[in-house]
Amino acid sequence: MILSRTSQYAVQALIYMATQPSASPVLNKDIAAKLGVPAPYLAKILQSLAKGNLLFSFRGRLGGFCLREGGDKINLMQILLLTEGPMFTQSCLLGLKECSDETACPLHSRWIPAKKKIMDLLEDTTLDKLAKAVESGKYRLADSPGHLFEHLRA
Amino acid sequence: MILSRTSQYAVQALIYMATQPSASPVLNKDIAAKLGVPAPYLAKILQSLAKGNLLFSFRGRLGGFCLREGGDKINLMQILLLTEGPMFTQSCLLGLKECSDETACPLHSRWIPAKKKIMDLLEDTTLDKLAKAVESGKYRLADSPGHLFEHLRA
DNA sequence: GGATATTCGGACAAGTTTGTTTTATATTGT
DNA sequence: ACAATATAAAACAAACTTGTCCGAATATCC
Repeated sequence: MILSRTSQYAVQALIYMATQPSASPVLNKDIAAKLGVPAPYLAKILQSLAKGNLLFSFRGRLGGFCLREGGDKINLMQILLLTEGPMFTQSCLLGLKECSDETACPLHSRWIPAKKKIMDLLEDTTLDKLAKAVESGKYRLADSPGHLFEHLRA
Repeated sequence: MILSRTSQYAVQALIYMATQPSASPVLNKDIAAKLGVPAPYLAKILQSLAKGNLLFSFRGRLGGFCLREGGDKINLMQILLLTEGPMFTQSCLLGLKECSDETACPLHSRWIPAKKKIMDLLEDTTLDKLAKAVESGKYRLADSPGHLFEHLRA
């Protein structure tokens, strides 16, 4: 698995938030329901994103979470550096602690180009681009589509 | 992290085996010492690779593990399918169970090319190529170089 | 056959990730 | 002030990964 569940939830949640009007805070409860993920666990993830300065959080009535910057300013790499940790970018495929151009594992020279492609993708992909894709209706954020349309129940 | 520790140990061990003469079985104990990994844990991994038909195993005196085929016939994908499980090739970055070309997550179209690059790399990289790289002396399999030269102690 | 060396297999233990529960704290509306 | 609603934080629990240990089976050598 490339990403931890924590990272997957974080990205899903932030994409969903980018599709919502930015004026009013989004409730953790609502995000969890839409994505079909455990609400208390998601809350912890959002709290850590708030500590990492990616989100604002407001307590009390009318509280909730807001993107700290516009969805065009936040890319996937920023999110994953928080959820996967700062070692995320400097990992060796074989797990060696020291694997640079000078002293490398035998996979190093083959792995570097593939890794660069992934890093470029993560840097280039902003929340706005992903939110637009979801809003187009062609793509979806969660597995059971039922959750995504519950807001039409009224 | 891209690969589990189990996968990393498995790849390291098989590369090491490919550098050894294929006539006599290689001891789990020796591999673990060379790589600096816990021997009983490595033994379980090697046993599962034997069940997956990648290795032969022999018990008793003069026992040990052998590559079932030549190092030029075994690529990294075959190993990882055993250690990471068959879902390894069909994973969605966001963790959706259903994420194909028809019904996809918003990252799908961007992720597919990067993933293909990784998959091609894993299919193309055989144990022989990696073993030659290690034998050239320019690359290394384990973190503390001390372990790699213990066989010169006599 | 007996001693020795090795994998096999399962049970066990520690650590990490994932998920739950509970309590505290802050904010708003009445 | 009080009730309602939300995040904050910490303790707890379950599941998975990683690592350890030990007895049994198997093969070789003497």
